[in-house]
Amino acid sequence: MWTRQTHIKKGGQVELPPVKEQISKLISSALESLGGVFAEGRTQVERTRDTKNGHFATNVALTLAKAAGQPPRKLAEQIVAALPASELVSRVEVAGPGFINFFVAPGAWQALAGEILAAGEQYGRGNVGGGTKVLIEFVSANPTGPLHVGHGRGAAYGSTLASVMAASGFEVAREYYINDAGRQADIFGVSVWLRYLLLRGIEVRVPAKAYPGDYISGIAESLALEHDAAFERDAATVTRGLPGADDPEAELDAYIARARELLGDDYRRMLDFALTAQLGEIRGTLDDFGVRFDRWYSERELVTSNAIRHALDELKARGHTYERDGALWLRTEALGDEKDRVLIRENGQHTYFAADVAYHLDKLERGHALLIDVWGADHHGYIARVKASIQALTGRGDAFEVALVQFVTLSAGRMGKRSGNFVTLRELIQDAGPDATRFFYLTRSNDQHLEFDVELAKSRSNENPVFYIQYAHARCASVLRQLDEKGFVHDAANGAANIARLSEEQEQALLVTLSRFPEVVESAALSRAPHQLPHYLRDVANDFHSWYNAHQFIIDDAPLRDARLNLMLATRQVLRNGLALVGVSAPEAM
RNA sequence: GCCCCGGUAGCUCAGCUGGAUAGAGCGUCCCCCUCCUAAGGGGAAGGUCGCAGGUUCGACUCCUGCUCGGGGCACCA
Repeated sequence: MWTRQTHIKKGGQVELPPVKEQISKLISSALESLGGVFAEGRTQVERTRDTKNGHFATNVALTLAKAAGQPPRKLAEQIVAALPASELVSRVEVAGPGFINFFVAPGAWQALAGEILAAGEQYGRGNVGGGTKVLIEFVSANPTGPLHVGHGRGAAYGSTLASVMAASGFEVAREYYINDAGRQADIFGVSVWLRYLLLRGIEVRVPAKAYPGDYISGIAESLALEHDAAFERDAATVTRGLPGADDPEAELDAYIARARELLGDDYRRMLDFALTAQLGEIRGTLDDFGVRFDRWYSERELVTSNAIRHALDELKARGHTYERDGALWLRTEALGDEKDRVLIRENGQHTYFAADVAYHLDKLERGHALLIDVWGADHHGYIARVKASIQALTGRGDAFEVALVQFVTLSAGRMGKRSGNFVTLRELIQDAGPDATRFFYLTRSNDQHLEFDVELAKSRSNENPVFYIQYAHARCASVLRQLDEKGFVHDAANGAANIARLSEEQEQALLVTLSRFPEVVESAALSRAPHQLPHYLRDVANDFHSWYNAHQFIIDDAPLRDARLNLMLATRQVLRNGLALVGVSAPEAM
């Protein structure tokens, strides 16, 4: 019977230190016992690429060679000789230029099946985060239009990073910052208002720079439906004395001023109606995409709660601001930015940046130790000034981190906002389904440009990689159904007792792959690289399918049958846990 | 001009923060359903890792220069 060092956790459940960690300990103790230069060696254990080089390898001998003045292979021999005896390892060899390869005994892998089943949904979770409070802000698209495919990528990335970090022991909060107080919101409101007037038969001219797109008309329609003539003003009053189209920006601003003037208190009601409608659409899309937020933080809250004033006071008190040309500036250049930035404009209005500074200060004051913002790559120039502002306010610029997500192109061509004609995230989800969409987004590294193959995502065929993984899960369910139909009952205890029967090479390979799961989750969290998960899950599915094709589960040999079913259930558990992290469903049948 | 990301198989991309013959999917070619879903499995072909230097026992990985593609350099957000 296979045994190894265990310790009991508070909850009473048995926790087995991962194989990798145990190997690391063996090496450390060998280095310690040898002493001298060996004691300086940094124990580094890696998974091998190819199992013919064992399961794990260390390069300590190579790194020590210089200091020791001896050939690495010779050092490796000495380390191997000093390794404490362990039934964990079946064989150790010195290979290549001086690697030490470890072959793990089959029993150690077999025991994993039971560990995974015992851990259930907990398998893969870890605690590198140590309870660190992290605030992940993502999407934060302006509520002035529908989400497009670029936002979808940020949504998939941010939500999965949040899941993976939460699974790694971070205390994660997810937020969406609603930019509802600036000029863009006014432009949006006026765009809706003018459409509304047109719908009511009032002949006004829509400025060239107003938001185009059918969705504006849609919101205008519901505005008309719910408020009838409440926001009507006659055409002559609306357009009297407004500048022409030769300066589109000035024209737009004039319309905004006119709308405020004519509508009075109703302006805010009209604007709120439009913003609420659009935000509702955004929430609905994200909900369908499986993306949830702990808080939707409105820019307006920063004004009403005096958070902006608070942040500005802090900055002034610390001597980081000055006035010039009638505006209030922040000295960001001294803190690594290209130039100083305006907080309060000449016209007395705060900039988007000022609000953002206040928001980030608020995040820290709420106790978050790490702030991760997920931004589109086009915002990269904005990083330095936000970091500088946080540094100026709190001296904790390092607490701020930005994950840039590169651009998305569709197989049909690039999508941009405000072009009046773009593919929305909603359309994409409807066409390809949330599972395929999420999977496509997540499989690429965030700092890689993504070419989204819509046709492939839509195809319900074996060409679509997301089905490959889901199919592996469905197969497990199918086997259990067949088992039942044939009158067999799975005896997990019997399977555990006969777990040593899992001696086929496909079973070995699958077990080794399953053992990597906690490492992958941790790595994805620490390197902010959730794309590692879909790639890993593909490996799991691949190993499972190979095994499935080579051997039968439903057989008369009960001990072997039960043992195999244990491994199959362990595989299903890893697939489930992994798919849950990436937000893709694990179907029972396909 | 300056800053950020990328250039790896025909196509789309991985490559675990410097390791041992560079991987996967799709596509191409061969083989496997009297057997738990063939949305599967096995095998083959396919590479000067953009180019040129450098760092060292070792470089796809780090540094420098160049080149090509994308993005950014507002009192807009």
